[in-house]
Amino acid sequence: MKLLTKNTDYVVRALIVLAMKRGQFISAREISKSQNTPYQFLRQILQKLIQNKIVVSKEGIGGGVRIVKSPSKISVLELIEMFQGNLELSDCMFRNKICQNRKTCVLRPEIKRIENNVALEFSKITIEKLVKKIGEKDEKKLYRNR
Amino acid sequence: MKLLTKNTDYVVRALIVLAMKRGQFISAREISKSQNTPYQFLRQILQKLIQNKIVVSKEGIGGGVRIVKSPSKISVLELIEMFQGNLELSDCMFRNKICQNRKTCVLRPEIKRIENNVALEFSKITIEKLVKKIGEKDEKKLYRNR
DNA sequence: CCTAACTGATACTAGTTTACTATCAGTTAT
DNA sequence: ATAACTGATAGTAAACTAGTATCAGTTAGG
Repeated sequence: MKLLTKNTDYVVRALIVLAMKRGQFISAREISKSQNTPYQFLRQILQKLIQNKIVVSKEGIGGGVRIVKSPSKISVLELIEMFQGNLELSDCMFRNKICQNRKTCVLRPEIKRIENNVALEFSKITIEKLVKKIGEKDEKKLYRNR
Repeated sequence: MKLLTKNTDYVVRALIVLAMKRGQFISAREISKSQNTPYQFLRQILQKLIQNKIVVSKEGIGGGVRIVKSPSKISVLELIEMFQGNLELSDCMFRNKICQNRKTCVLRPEIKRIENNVALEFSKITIEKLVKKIGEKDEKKLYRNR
C-alpha cells in the first residue's frame, strides 16, 4: 500500500523550498536541480499548484513561481487529494451477497473509519510544520557542533 | 488512495463464508456463486490461502476448501499483506537534497506514524469480528420484525 | 471404471495508473 | 535579439489491477 505517490512527494518538497523562500519567484529549473526532481514532471506539478492558487507564476527571464497561500494553511491532505484524487474509497466494497437484506456491509464501516483517521492525520501536517521541523533539526545540529 | 484491492475484498468475503461454515469443505464454485466473485480469480485467491495454511483443500467431487486457522486469528492486516504486499512504503521519500546533512527527513517520520496506525487498525479487524457483526445485524433485524 | 465435479499450476490479457519525456508557442529582462 | 522562463498538451514505457483460459491430475458415486 502506497500512501504517497511521487508527485505528492515532489510537490511537498517544492513547497518546502518555496515556503523557505517566500516572496521570491523561483524557477522550475532551480527547484528541479536543488531537489533532484525530473524537470518536466515538476513543471506539470507546478502548473497544478498555479491552477489551485497555491502559487502564482511569472513568465520570462527571472520568472518562476512564488508561494501565495500561507504555508500554515497548506496541508498534505489537500496535496494528496489534489494529486492522487479523493482519499475516499472509490467503489463500495461488500455491496453484494453477504450484505443483501442488510443494507450496510460489515467491512465498509471499518474501512471508512480508518480512512477518516488517515485523512485527519494528513490534514494536520502542514508545509509550515515541515519547514519548522527542518529548522529544529538545524538548531540541534548547531548545538551539537558547538 | 485505495486501501483495499479487489482480491482483498474477495478474500475477506470468502473467509467470512468459510468461517460461517467451519468444518465443511466448500467449493470455489459455490463461493463464487454465492458471493458474486469471478470464478477463476477466486480460485487463485483460494490457492494463496492454501499456501498460507489458512485453509486446506480437498480434490475431487465434494471437495473444496475448509478453514483451518481460527477466524479470531485471521486479521485483515495479514490478508492485505498477503494480497497487496507489505503495507510499508516501498521507497524512502525525502531522501534527497532537503534532507542532506540532516540524516533523517521531515515527512517520512510522519508518514511512518500514519502507516503504523493504519496497520494497527487493520490488525484489530479479524474474520471472527466481522462474522459477529453480521450476526448482530441479523439479531437486530429479527427484533425489529417481531 | 467412467465421468462429472473438484483442485493444482501456470500462462495470457485488457485496461488503468504511475512516472515520466517531448514539443511548440508565447513572455520578458537585459 | 536572445536566453531564460511559463502555458498547454501530447506521447510513452513499465508496473499494477482485475481478471480469463487451459491443461493436468484427483476423487466420489453410479
